[in-house]
Amino acid sequence: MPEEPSTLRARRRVQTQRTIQAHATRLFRERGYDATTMNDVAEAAGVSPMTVYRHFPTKEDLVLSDQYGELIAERVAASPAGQPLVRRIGGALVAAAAALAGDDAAADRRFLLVRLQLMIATPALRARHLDNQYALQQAILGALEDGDADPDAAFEAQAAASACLAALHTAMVRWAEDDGRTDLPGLVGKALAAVFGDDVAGPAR
Amino acid sequence: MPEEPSTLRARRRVQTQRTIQAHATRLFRERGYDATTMNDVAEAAGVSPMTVYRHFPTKEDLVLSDQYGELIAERVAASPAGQPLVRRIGGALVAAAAALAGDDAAADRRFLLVRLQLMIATPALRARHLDNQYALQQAILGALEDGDADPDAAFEAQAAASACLAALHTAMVRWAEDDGRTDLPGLVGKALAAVFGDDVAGPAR
DNA sequence: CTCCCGTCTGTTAGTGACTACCTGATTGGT
DNA sequence: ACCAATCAGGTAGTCACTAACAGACGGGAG
Repeated sequence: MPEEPSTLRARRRVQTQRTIQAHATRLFRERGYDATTMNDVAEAAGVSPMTVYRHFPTKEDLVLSDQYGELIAERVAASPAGQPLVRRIGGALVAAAAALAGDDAAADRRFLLVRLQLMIATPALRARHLDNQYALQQAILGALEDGDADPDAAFEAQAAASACLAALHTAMVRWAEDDGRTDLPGLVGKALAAVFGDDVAGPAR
Repeated sequence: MPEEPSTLRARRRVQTQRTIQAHATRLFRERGYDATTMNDVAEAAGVSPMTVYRHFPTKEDLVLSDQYGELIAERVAASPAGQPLVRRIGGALVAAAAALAGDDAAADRRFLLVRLQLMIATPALRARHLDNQYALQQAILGALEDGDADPDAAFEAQAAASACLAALHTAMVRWAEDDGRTDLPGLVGKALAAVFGDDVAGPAR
């Protein structure tokens, strides 16, 4: 829940961003991503093409968003250091998914669903989305704060984190294919269980 | 080891492809990927820009290649159907890596190394490489030939395959960061073991 | 209230990846 | 030797994206 800054300028800024993104996703769904030009988006949003580029540096950024990466990294950092890595990371992923499950997050959930479906269907978006997941993986590893210089442990942490995010991705794809009807935290837990065994998500705390 | 077709035309075609790709990777390493234009590549290879586009539809294709995907899918399909999925897929990945370990594959190995390092360092290439891995994941799932319509089993297979490929990716990144000094099949096995436990790569057969 | 600074927006002119379409040249089989 | 298919090159265009400049507006200082 990002609190809206009270200054008029910042509010208008957020407003135009939302307007542009809303028109963009609508046009992408109606005509297809590749068939929609940045000029189309600008015209539909009632701004100049340059304004679109100022708020979204690339066309792909109109669909992608990393708003949950920070949240996940924080939860990983806050998890108890004694637990196995896959549980620390997996728990954070399930918790982040659960944050989307409430009724008050319905709008965010629907918007994420539309964007996910675009990402899956459009090769360029899919590729950049996967790269974002990779960046999230690095952020998670940074949040673990493993200052130890053991390269073997670092390698295993990389492998564990990448597998956790692969499970998350599998769950999100399935969720999008189901049009969001299935419970997302449950899907994430099931994917993690399918990879690591049923004991990972485990009983809470 | 693709046998070269004996017709003169096909041989020259392969030759120009190799020339273009070699000059491209060299320029990309020397000046950077983004700082090298397609015209630069064409000029260095002694052909017209149009010819470059005929052989490599996008700039990224000058670096990427899916030559091992088919091999991996075949090995998965040939693996015994009774074994657990992660062993079937993981075994195929280790075997594919082992095919690169021989002395006769040294040139292929070095070339793959250079391209991998470019992929890791260049965001656009990294994204498309990850998308290729995702395509490979779908190919592997197709090779499993699980005709059963159980959606739960399909979901678990997706999760398992994605985690296997995440481990492969982790191993390849590490291998590239080590400048290819480490044994690639060993790294793949270690990454799989870190994700699934030490019993997966397990004793041969 | 006014002035000034920083931010937001728009315009223009570019670069570079990529496509569509057409024109010759070369090769492989008849 | 001929014909058809394939391959190289040229031209002109679209589109994503950038750089540089100029005007408009909100927000704080006096």
